[in-house]
Amino acid sequence: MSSKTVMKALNILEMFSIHKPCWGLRELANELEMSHTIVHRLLTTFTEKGYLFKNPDTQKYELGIKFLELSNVVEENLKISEIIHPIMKKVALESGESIVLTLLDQDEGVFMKIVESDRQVRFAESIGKRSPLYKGASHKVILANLPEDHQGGIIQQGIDSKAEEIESVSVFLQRLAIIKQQGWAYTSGETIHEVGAISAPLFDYQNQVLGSLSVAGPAYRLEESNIEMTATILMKYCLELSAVLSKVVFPTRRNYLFEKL
Amino acid sequence: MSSKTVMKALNILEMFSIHKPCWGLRELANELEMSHTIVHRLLTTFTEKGYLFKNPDTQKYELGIKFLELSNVVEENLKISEIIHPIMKKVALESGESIVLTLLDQDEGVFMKIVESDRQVRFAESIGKRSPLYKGASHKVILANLPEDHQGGIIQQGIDSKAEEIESVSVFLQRLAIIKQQGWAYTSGETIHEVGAISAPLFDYQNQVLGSLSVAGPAYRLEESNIEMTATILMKYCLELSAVLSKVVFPTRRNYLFEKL
DNA sequence: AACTATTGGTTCGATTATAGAACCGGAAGG
DNA sequence: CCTTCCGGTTCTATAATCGAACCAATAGTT
Repeated sequence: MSSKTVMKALNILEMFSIHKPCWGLRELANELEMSHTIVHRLLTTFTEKGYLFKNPDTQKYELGIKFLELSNVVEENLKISEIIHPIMKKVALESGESIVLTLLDQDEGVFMKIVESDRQVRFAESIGKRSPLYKGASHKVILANLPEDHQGGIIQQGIDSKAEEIESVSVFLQRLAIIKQQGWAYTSGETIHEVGAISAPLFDYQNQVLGSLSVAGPAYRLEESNIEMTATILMKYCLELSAVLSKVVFPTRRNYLFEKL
Repeated sequence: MSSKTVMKALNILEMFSIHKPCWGLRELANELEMSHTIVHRLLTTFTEKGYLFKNPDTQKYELGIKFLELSNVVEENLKISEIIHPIMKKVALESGESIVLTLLDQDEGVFMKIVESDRQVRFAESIGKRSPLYKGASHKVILANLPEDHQGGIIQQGIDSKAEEIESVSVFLQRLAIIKQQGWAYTSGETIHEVGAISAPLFDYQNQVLGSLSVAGPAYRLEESNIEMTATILMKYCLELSAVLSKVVFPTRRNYLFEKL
């Protein structure tokens, strides 16, 4: 059993996004179809604690500095700045493209960290973006390395929501098998228009997939260049990274949703 | 009036720090002197929503990926990655030392972002650290540029907690006046042992201090080098940064605590 | 200037979610 | 085998929450 009050409170927090970072009291209450009284109480609570910040000029609320504080603890837990980030930089230099760290969370993939290349394309907007595992190289390479009994449920979700990536279950499973066997995936434009990606999986100390690293760039540039060579470099670093991560005991951040079924 | 339930919930979150990132249920309940039943309910709520993650091996809880997602929204709001970070990198290159971004929040200073130099000293641990404004160059330079009626309250807090930095109010105020006038502050070892810092203030679109930028490094290296020259460079960039920030409307994240008194 | 429609914020009694003692089943230790 | 810890659950008196009705202030309209 979970706390209804806190649940409502957290729902409020989730309304603050890159695309809508500032909310007025009434505006937010209407959107959530909640009484403005309770939204007000929750907003003040968060503000008192530093999780929200009330802009004194506009009277509107936005996310507070507390999230920067706590995110730093998470980064430290995940050894992101210490271990993962340096390797991402290396790959970025060698490939000249942006490198994306995707992590498996619940039954979705989340874009967690991006090292930008000097070149045009910027992905910063995409950080935090969640999407199902059947879409895009970074996600598919995770799905491909998941235990087979987990794959079924996720693919079923894709069929239920009529994902165009899955024409037939058997063909899709075959593709996943190939991805798992060769150790990397390539797609173009599946998650972001005109952006291609080459991805390789990361494993934890129990050899469970915990995420992936991707070389991402404009589709035309990745097509012209040697995809297989880039994939080989990427895989080398992913293996190296997995080896280090397995030593610091870095558990896969997965909820065993499908085990319960 | 704020929500007691959510307040308790947020108190739980704050127990997760860099120094103690993993908590067991009972352990946490004892520490907070709360019934383990309610702690359990709150932990499950947070876990369901992705704010906490239960390590399936140890059964212990740690902060979840949600904080990385939301912190990215905050960074975008504050234009950190877009505007502030690039300038920090520039200063880091020119000075060869680490650059620290401190923000004013409530009536404290928070180390928000650190660009590490290639050299030995690492400050990553300090990110998110809060401390009162009378301690350390990065914080003092903020205090010095605060309205005088705000300064009084903060200095009083310092005296109440017997801060060794304040021997006498009048001398301390004089020092602050000098810092404000010359535009930068220098201290050594006040916040972190054997670490010195040169700091200059940042202002928002209404010319209120919103934080500071600091060049930080081992005390001996900052002493031997030319402090004034480093300060001049730093001030130049801080002015540049303030000018840009004032255009994007970046409000000072301050609660007007002392106005209410 | 008066009227209306917003806004953020507050009050207070009926309702409902919460708090916490007592409980379970498992694991670790003696 | 017993004890003690652990994470997790159940149940009801009780305390916190909910929300209609309420301010006061601001902005736009007539």
